[in-house]
Parts: sequence; C-alpha cells; structure tokens
Amino acid sequence: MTALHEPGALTAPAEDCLKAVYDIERARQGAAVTTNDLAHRLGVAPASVTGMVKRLADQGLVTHEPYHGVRLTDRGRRAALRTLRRHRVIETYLVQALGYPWDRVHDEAERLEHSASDELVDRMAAAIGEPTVDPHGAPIPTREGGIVEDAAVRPLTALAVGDRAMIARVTDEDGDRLRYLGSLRITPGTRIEVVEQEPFGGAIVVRAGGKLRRLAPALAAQVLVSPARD
Amino acid sequence: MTALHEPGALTAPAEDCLKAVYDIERARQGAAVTTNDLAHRLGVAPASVTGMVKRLADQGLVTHEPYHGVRLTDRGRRAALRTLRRHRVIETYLVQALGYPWDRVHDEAERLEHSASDELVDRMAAAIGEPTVDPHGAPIPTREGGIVEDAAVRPLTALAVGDRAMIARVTDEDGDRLRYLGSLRITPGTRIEVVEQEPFGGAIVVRAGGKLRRLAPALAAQVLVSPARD
DNA sequence: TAATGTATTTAGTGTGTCCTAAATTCTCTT
DNA sequence: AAGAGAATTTAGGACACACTAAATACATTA
Repeated sequence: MTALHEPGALTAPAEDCLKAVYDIERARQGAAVTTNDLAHRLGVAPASVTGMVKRLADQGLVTHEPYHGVRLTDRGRRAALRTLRRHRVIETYLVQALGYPWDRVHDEAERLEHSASDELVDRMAAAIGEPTVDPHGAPIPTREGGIVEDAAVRPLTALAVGDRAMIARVTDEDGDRLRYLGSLRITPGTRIEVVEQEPFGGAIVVRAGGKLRRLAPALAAQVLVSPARD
Repeated sequence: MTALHEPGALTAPAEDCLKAVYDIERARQGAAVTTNDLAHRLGVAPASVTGMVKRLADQGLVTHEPYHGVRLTDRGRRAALRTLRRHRVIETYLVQALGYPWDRVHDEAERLEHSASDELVDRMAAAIGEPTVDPHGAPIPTREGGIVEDAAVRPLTALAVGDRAMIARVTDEDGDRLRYLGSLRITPGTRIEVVEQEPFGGAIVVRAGGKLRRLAPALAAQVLVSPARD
C-alpha cells in the first residue's frame, strides 16, 4: 500500500494496532502496553510491532518509550474509538439485520471496519435503531467518540455462591468459544445465579435459563456480569 | 501487504485489475486489452500496470503477450466475476436496504467488495430478494459465476427519431453524471421516446416521464435501452 | 523502406508491512 | 552487585504496489 493521500487516513494494520493498544491499555487500567502484548494480539512478530509503533509515533498517534511500552495520544485514542465504533456497529448490524450468529460476526467486522465509510456505519446504526451495545455486550462509541464503560460490571469469577447477576458482556472473540457459550445460553441479558464454586481453580456452576452450567474458569473470566437489580 | 496465505486470495488492486480487464475485454468484444486502457481505468501509471499484469500472469489469471495486450484466463474470468458479483450485490443492497442514492453507491461498493465475504454477499442478496440487476441496470453474476448480458440492449444513440424504448442500463460510474441523469428520470425502467436527434453530433432529445430531456451525446452513449415491447 | 510518434516495458526508487537472526536493554534472582 | 533469562529493538531481507525516467518495440505515414 502506498502513501495514503487523504490526510489522517490510516492503513488497516495501523487501525488494528491502535485498536489493540486501546483495548489492552483499558484492560491494564491505563498502564503502558508492551510490544509483546501487541504482537500477541495482532498475530505478528514482536519486531514488526516495533516498526508499526514507530510509524504511529511519527504520526503522533501513540507515544513510545523504548523498552517501556506504548500509550495512545488523544488523537490516537480518537482514531481507535472511531475504528471501534465501526467494528461494533457492523457486528450489531450483521446480527440484527442480516441474521448472523453472534459467533461469526467478529472476523467479518474485522475486515469491513477498514473499508466502511462513516456514512455507511451511520446508516447501519440508524437502520437498527442506534444500538448502544454490540452483540457481545460491549458498548458502542458514539459518533462523537464518547464511550460509556459500565463501571459496575465484574467478571463472573468475582461472584460468590448464591449471588445473582445478569450477564452484561462476553469479552471473547473466538468463534468456537462463543458458539459454545451461546449453546449454554451464556449470552448478554441472561440472568444467572452462582450455584457452586469448585475449589482450587475449578469450574463455576451457574443456573442460567433454568439449567445448571459448568464453566471452566478461563471461560468464566471472560463473562462479565452486572449486579441483578430486583 | 505480505504474501497472502489463503490459496487463491487476491489483493484489492489485483481484484480491481481483473475486473477492469473483464470490463474492457467485454467492451472491446473480446479483443485483448492494452495496458494503457487499464492504466487509464485504474488511475495508475502504465508502468504500474505492466508490473501488476506480470504478477497476475504468474498466478495464471491472465495471459500477457508483451506489447500486444492482456487477456483473462478462465480462472481470471471466474475471479473477475466473483468480484463483480460482490460489487453489484453490495450496490443493490446499499440502495434497497440502506437508502443510498444510486449515485453514491459505486465508491462505497468499490471498497467493500474486497473485504466482504461470500457469506455476507449471499446474505445481502437474500435479504433483498436475490436481485438480478444492480441499481444501474447491470446484470449481477450468479453465485456460480454465470452472467446474462442482454443481447438486445443498445446505446440510446443507436435509436432513430420516433423510436420508443425502455432504459435498461446506465454504464457510467461518475456520481455527478449519475445524479444529473437521476434528476432527469433517466434511470433503468423508464420508458422513453426519441423526439429529436440534432445533427452533427448534437444532443438527443427524448421524452421521459412526460418531459422532454436533452442529452449530450457523451451522456446518451452511456445510456443503454432495450426495445419497448408493447 | 525509413522515419516518426506513440505505446509499452525496463530500470531504479520509495513506502508499508511483514519476517528472521542478532544485538541490546531490562529485570529479577542469587 | 552481577549474571541469567526474558523482552525489546536493530539489522537485513522480501514482497506488493506505486512512481518517474529511460529504453525499446510497434505501427503508420511519407
């Protein structure tokens, strides 16, 4: 790909990288993001990340303290949120308007987010009633770049036996795991109650939709819940 | 962009080039396509086309007789039709499902066609009732790669005064010209009658939707009509 | 048939993205 | 405080795609 003429236009790998920095920065609660994390997330060699980050730093989208990690600048954060909005609107549209199952929208959106115009994304959002969360429960940034992360949300693993809650979000992108969770009705909006917590890193047993479900801790950690208000 | 791993995966510029070869080959009635034609169509320097064509030839998608033009192989034609189907289904979907005006779908589809999966395109087609022509009247290739070009279709310029016909297709991609034609109701499906043909390359005057419209020959040449059956 | 002008290809560059292998820096433990 | 091991960056390639400038082939006309 040659130099892009439109000012501010980013390449697809650059957008992906910014999105990844945003995501990991948030997961790390604002700490700097290591190139290794990024390499892992992006499926790319660590040395490649160094190069990408250098280009993004030249454009003023991230700051890079060599050997100490990457941070988004304000401009970088805006760009990341723009891409995130595209991604999540597209995912939601695919599910609501085109009947995609929730476990197969990620990869499609991953490609489309780089070529869809703002107009298209806005039309999609309008067509399905301006959704505020995507099919996995993740908040959709607004046109203006705002985003509301629900502070009350915790991982399912943080609940105690007897706690009731509602599934708010599933932070997993792997199709197989999502399909599995879907088959168990472990999806945003479902009410659950923790029935049992097996000791020493064992499974968590919840009642969901009237059935008992055993969730491996690795899976349960990806399931975020909000306190049941009843 | 690095070497693509999926077998048969083409880069966006390669897909664009194949589509252009297909289109020009058809317009030239099967004659070989010159690199200059392609350069013009793709908005790229002629030397760049030579390089692109070389890569496509290495992949067995075109044959290239140096200094004498390019031809699609069967595999190349299949690839071109796959892209063309994506493009035209997307254009039609944007108009029918998302309310786009017909003069603004081309550029959007031009980008999306390279990142939309077959599944997405098929779902779009299904959602709007498996259309057979796009908003400009161009036939949409089938999933299997077939395409039916209406043989009875002729340019508006080929009609004589007094002839009646129906607008079948507008072979123009420029947004401004399409918007203009749209404002004149010169769109697929409209019945017209040739009222006057100004001599020596002058305008063609047609009655369309009850109104008289003067069309410059360059514009009229892009308007294809099929004989009115009444 | 030779000359001329156009079309086309070759040669040489630059950019973005990726890689592997080798150096470097950091951190943690002893 | 030093050294081992891990993380990171640098160095050196490769490939796709674009460019300009120069060389070459073609076709047409005088």
